[in-house]
Amino acid sequence: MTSRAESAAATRRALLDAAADLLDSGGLDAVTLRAVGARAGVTRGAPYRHFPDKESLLIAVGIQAWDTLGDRMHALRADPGLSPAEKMRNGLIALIDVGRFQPHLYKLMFSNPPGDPTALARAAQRSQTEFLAVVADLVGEQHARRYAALLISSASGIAGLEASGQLADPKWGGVSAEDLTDTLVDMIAGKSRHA
Amino acid sequence: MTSRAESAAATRRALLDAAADLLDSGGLDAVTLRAVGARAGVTRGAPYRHFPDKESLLIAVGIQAWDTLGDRMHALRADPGLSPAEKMRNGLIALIDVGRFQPHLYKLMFSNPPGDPTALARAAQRSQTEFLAVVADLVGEQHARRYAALLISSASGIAGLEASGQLADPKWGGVSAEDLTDTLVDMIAGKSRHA
DNA sequence: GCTTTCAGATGACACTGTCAACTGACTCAA
DNA sequence: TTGAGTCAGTTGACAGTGTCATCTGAAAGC
Repeated sequence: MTSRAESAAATRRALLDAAADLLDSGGLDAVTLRAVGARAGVTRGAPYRHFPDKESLLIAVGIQAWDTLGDRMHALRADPGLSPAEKMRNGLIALIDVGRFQPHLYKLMFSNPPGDPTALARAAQRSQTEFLAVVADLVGEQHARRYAALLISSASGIAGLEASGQLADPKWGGVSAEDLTDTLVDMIAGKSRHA
Repeated sequence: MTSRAESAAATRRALLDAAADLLDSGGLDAVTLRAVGARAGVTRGAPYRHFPDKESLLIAVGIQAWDTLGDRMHALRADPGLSPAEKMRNGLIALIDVGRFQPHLYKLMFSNPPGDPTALARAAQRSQTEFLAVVADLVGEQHARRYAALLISSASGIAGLEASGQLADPKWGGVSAEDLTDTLVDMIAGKSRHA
């Protein structure tokens, strides 16, 4: 019934899921090959049949996360019930929510692994291209690149500051990640009206 | 000549410097207590006389970096030859430059260690308060908190995206970290003229 | 001068990522 | 059907790691 290739693919998926679970619940330190193997129902050596080393496994987890976010961005862009500005805002909040609810995964997504530094950047492509299209709908092709890059940078920074606890400092007057996002979106959406 | 307390303080400083050097040159993986000790001229157990564990040593390195940046922000604010907008821009670039030239240290500064999550946030206080004052000079007390938080978030995000190599992607049209910073500063400085 | 204190050295331990060798079930041509 | 070949997974081993208990010796204080 289950061929060898199928069961191997299932193990690979189980390893990825186990690594993602451990990362979410216990941070990067909790992701040991032994723990990943145990949770996936195999032993410590098994991951080496699917990934050259631990780093590659982690990168694969990050790629999976970018793909998931890409799907959400695609669905968001296609949603007929939302205005361009709403799509833009929701896209940014979607990114911030990853940082909010899966902070360790979020860090992994923006990490720069020594082995293949471009693998994660490639995986982020689809997600960012979808968002770029949303921004272009609002501000036009000409300024879209610059504004989209700025928006994604800012959103990732907002998420980072929130994750490190620095945004909660009283000197910011209790401002939330949503407040900052809205401020930014308003500035850019307002700018587009002037053009 | 050198009392026991003095030599202990010198060792502590040597350990911090060694850890910072190793972090810069070889990343977090290169910072082992044995390597830090060797570079500081002591053995692997010595750090435990100055820091409860490895994580505390790393946090101390991060705190030192925030203090250095705080000094630079202070000097920047006091510089009479710069306009408020220039001070704001230079402050953001100073933060981005840390991410650019010391990416591993930069990540450490925004990390959220399991042990004492607030230690780094406290260390970031002075740096951010100085910057907040610069922003207040430009946009007024009322909106300063929100804009300062947004600017710092965005700058840290820009640095993060640049460090992960994602900003270099051709889809952004070759935009640089400085371009994004200037765009942001212009939007907020322009906004202040409307008020 | 004697005791106390404490920075640093050292031995040991559990745990990690990684590799070489091994096992056994699946695959597929003859 | 049978045989060799493939390959996912196991196991033993090893070097390197953070950490602790213990020891040492010199400075500090009475």
